[in-house]
Parts: sequence; structure tokens; C-alpha cells
Amino acid sequence: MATIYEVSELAGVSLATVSRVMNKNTRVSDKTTKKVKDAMAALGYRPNSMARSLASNRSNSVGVLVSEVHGPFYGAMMSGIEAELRASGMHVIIAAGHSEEATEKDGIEFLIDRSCDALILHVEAVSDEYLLELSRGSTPYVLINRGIESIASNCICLNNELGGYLATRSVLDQGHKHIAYISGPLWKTDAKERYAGHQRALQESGLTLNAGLTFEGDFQAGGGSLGMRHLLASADTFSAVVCGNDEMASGAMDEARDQGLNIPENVSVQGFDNVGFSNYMFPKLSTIDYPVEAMGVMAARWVLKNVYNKKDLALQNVFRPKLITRDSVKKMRP
Amino acid sequence: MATIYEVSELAGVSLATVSRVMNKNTRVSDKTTKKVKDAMAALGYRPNSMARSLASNRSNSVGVLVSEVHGPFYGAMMSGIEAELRASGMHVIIAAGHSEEATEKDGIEFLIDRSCDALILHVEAVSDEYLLELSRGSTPYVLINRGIESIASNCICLNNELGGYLATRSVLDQGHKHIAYISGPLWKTDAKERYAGHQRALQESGLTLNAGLTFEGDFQAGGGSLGMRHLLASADTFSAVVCGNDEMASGAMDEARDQGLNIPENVSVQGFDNVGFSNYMFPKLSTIDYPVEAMGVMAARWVLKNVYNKKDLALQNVFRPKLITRDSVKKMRP
DNA sequence: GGTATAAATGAAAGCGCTTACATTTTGTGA
DNA sequence: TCACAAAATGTAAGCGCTTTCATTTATACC
Repeated sequence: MATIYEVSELAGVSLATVSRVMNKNTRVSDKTTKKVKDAMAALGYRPNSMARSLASNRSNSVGVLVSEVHGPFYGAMMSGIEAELRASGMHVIIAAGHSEEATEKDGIEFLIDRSCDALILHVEAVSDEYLLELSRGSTPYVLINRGIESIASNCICLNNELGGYLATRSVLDQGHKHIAYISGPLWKTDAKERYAGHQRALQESGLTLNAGLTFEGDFQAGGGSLGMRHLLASADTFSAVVCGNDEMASGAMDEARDQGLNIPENVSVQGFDNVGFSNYMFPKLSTIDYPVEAMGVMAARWVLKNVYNKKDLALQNVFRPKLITRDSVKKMRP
Repeated sequence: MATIYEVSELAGVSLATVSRVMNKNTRVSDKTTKKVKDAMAALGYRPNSMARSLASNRSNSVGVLVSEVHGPFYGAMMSGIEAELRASGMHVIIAAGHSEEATEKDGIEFLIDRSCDALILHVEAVSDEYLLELSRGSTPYVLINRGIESIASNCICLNNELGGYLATRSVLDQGHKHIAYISGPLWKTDAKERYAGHQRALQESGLTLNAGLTFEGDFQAGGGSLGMRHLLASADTFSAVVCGNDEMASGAMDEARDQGLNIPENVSVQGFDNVGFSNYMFPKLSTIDYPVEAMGVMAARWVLKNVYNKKDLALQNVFRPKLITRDSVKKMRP
């Protein structure tokens, strides 16, 4: 492998000049630029990224921590990030946090030790204090789907409350009066916010929350099944169930069918996330669109702008969820 | 940030000794080891990974090229790879190839330029010749889901032919005699092999392939819909359709339902991949299990063994697909 | 043409480690 | 106790770049 030194020799210039034409940060005359480029081409020169990183204290890598590497949600997020960053020559290093505090911290440290220039984090278990402390360190980071007041400009969030509101609002608009809710684990901020939105929609319609028609799930299909079983066993009746995410909606639908109910004829189901498989379900799931890929792209832009000094990038911190109407919610006869 | 030099000073030993206790590759007496570790702890020392890489010519990073970063299939694969490699302190850099030759080559070069110690590739568009040429380079790689005879030990494959056979065999076993097939794009090796398995199963049962009941799709839901439409419009009747993958099965089911057919009452559907959403579909899809996560883990092990010299790792090159019986294929009355 | 100034280039000191080789210390057996 | 091998540690030369500062060359103006 040719080194910069051999290039400089062949081109008859100094190391510094070769470095300059590579980095195009200082003017080099057209004539020497050409000589250098020719020499590079002749030698098939590829700069050694490790040496560059060491000398420049820039690794051109950004670390991405997701809860799970698989899963449609994180997939879309990583996809947006990868595309945007690679287009600018940066690479992404991934790590999984598994929604556990220790693992998340471990992942963050791992990425920092890897000399990432910046981090994009989707963390759930770690505390605000930890993140605040982290922000005092030297590795800048953006948070996806987590809002912390004092570092708001580092946060890229969905308005979950609005999403929760929209979900229930749309079910109400179809004439439903008895609405059950299967929430995500309420220690997760987004689950809590969505639930709050649900409550607001009910209140706005003059309905009161029926605690018996509420179930705290786990954001997984299993929790949705459990939730539906619980709800169906309850004394109260309902014509629709709003779920904290699509996975739980799927589980709930399965369970309902197992109990002989048809969807949406006997019970309507509303999801949240619109990620991956909701369109493959039957009936196709009405849900709330979570523009997670766009948010990934935005996180990447945040890094490009704040860490790699690309100007002229417009940033957006809060994204709006959008109602997706499909077939799982039926209109009620008045 | 403390450097190795400060640690050596505080501990009263040389740079080399500190390096030795970090890398534990040379014996250092217990006494000095302790002194060094204490000094490290006192200074909160973190080794600079870029400097280590430069000096040792090892980046501890492995590049992973997938067709799409999102998508349940690649998600499972990356998940397996990430978990296995990180447990050994290596990190993974991802890049997307988008099933296009130029993009795949670009991604591979990108990863090589990033000083990856090894590559794990899921490539589709690039030619065997290119890969052979690549194998003469200095960056070792493993191929997932691509078999090349002359570098067989670098390939981790599913026995696709067997999978295709199993899929059709199971449908035959349910008493179906008129079976349609929606294949993946036949320029892709796996699509071709699965199709070959289908044909073998038919032959074995003394059935002949009916060209009118065959459709070449694109491995996407859209292709499945198109395929089903085409098949239903054909002159020949069929009671079951075997699909080259789950996405197409989903599309096919949608289309069938749009045309008023019930599944599996009017037409049975068999998928392939068992990845992600097939369990969320309704009816739950009978399919062929593709142990892609395990294959990801195996690819990671290949790298650990061949590149990072971890002995004692058993490698497996060919994986067996497995039939998953669920609800989308119905038993025919004889 | 001569000087002042800007533009282009070069020289060399690191960046923070690893590792081959040299040196010192420790342990062993007679 | 001494010679000698083995174990432990130290010395110093890189790894391949970037970047500051100094030097040379080109440009402009009178």
C-alpha cells in the first residue's frame, strides 16, 4: 500500500502539499494539484484512515445506539442515519442498548472509546441525570425520541402526546364511545405521553377514563394479547381499543380473533407507529405514522451541522405524527 | 485525557510496560501490573483507539454490508453479528448496498478504506469474478447467502434448494395437486435455487411444472400481488401458491382477498423466510425458517476465528431451512 | 525594477500507541 | 555464592498522517 510519502516523492512535492490536496482546506496551485493527483492515481494511493484520524483527532465515525438492531422501528431509523451520513463520507458504528440501563451505558462508553466524533442515541433506560452528565463530556450527541428540557436543541422528538391524541380522536370521530386503551410500559416517556394524549382526547369529548378499560402492556405483541384478554374479561364493554404501538395492536387482534371476534366488525383496533408490518396485517392496521426514518436523517444532519461544520442545514427538533386510516377501525352507527 | 505516558510516569514504569498490561500479551509481574492498573484508575485512563489502531495495524472493526439497513431480514442478521462481535470488543460498521452493483462495490470500498479488519457481506448484484478478485486483496471477508465454489469456506449459506423443496413438499403433503409458484427475481441465486427445489418436489410427486402457473416476482409485496393477479387471470386453476419469500406471500394474500377469496379456504399460501412479520399476518403464514440471525452470529465467529485468532470456535457453513407450519395452508380433502 | 504583500510550498514536530530489540532483574542449581 | 538462563522491564523506532510555522515564489503597484 502506497503511503503519502511515496506520493510526495513521485509528484516531487512535500508531504504537506499532498495532504493539502487530499483535504482541500488550503489553496494549492492547479499545476501541483494535478501532479499530485496523477501521482496518487499512478500509485493507486488510498489514504490510511487510522493515521488521518490519529493526526487530525477526527475519526469520521458516528456511533448509533439503538435498543435493538433488528425491529422495524430501529431499522428505519438506522437506515435514515446511514444514508445521510455516508453521503458525506462518515461511517456509522452501531451498538444495541436492549432497553437496559447497564447495557445502554456500556454501549455509550463503548462508542465513546471507539473515538466516535458524535453519538446518536435512542436510549430508554438511562436517567436524565446521566445524560446531562454525559453532555458535559467531550463527545457531542443527539437524542432521538427523548426530550430533556435543558438540552432541548440536542433532542429530536415526536410529539407523542399529539399522536396519542390523534389516535383516540380518530376513533372517537368514528362514533366510538367505549374505548379501551393498552398502553406501553408507563416508565417509558413515550408510552406515558401517548397515554396522556389519549386522556386529553377523551376529556375533550366529555368522556371519562375508565380504569377498568386500561391495561399497561410492554410494547410487544405478547402484551397486546394479554391486554385484550384482560379487557375482554372485564365487566365493561367497549367497541374499540387503542394501542400504544403496532406490535401490541397485532397481539390484541390475534387474541380477539382467538376469542371469536372479528376485526373491525366486533371490535376496532387502532395502532401507533406505522412501521414495517402494520401494512401487512389483516385487516390493514389504522395507525399513527411515526416518521422515524426522517428523524434519523435529521439526527444525522444535526451531527453534520454541529460536529462536521456543514452549514446551511436546517434542523427540526419536533416532528408531528400523522393519522393513517386503514381498515381496522370501523365507523359506528350512531 | 490522560495518555499512556502519564500512566507510565505515575506508575513509575515504562510506556512499554503499560502497553503490555493493557494488551496482556506478554507477562508482566503481578506487582507492576497492580501499580499500572492503579495508575490507570487514578487517572481515569482510556486508551486512544485510533493510536492503537495505527500502531498495531488493527482497527478492531468489521464492516457489514447489507442490501438494506431496514427490513426484518437484515435486521436479524445485523443483530446477530453485532451481539457476537461486541462481546469480543470489536465494533461493526454498517453500509447499505441496495442490491445494485455500483452501490455494492462502493460500499465495499468504503468499508475497506475505513480500515476494517474484515468484511461480512450480503451482496447480490456484484459478480463472482469481482468477489474472487476481492479475495486476493488484503481484507478478508465472509459471504452470507452466497456460495462460491472456490472460496466455499468463506461462504455461509442457507440450503435454499432444500428450503424450496420443503416448502412445496409440505403443500403437496397437504394433498394439493395444483400448485402455483411466485418466484423471486431469477437472476438472484437464492431465488433460482428455491425455485429449483420447488421443481424437484413436484417431479418427485410425479407432477409436471405448469409454466402458466409460474410467475417471476421481485421479492416485494408488490410482486406478490401482481403474481397472484396474474395467476388468477390464467386459464389454469390451482389450490395453493408457494411464494419465494414472505413479502410476496403477503402481497399475494392481499390480492387474493381483494378478489374475494379467503385464505386458506379458497387458496393456500406458503411463504419463505419466517422473518419478522410473518407471525403478525392473518392467517399466520406457514413458511420456511431462515435462521438468519444464527447465520449472522456464525459470520461473526468466522471473523473472530480467522481474523482475530480466537481458536476453539466451531464453524458451520451451510444452514438447513426448516418448515414452519402455521395457518395459511389448508389440508385438502382427498 | 523594486518593494510590499499575498499565495504557494516545505520542514518538522507531533498524534498516542505497539513492538523488536536491548538491558536489567530474578530465580535456579551446583 | 556464582554463573547462567529465564523472566521482567526499558529504549526507541516507527505507524501514516495533519498542521504550525518558516520559507520561497508569484503578483501588484508605483
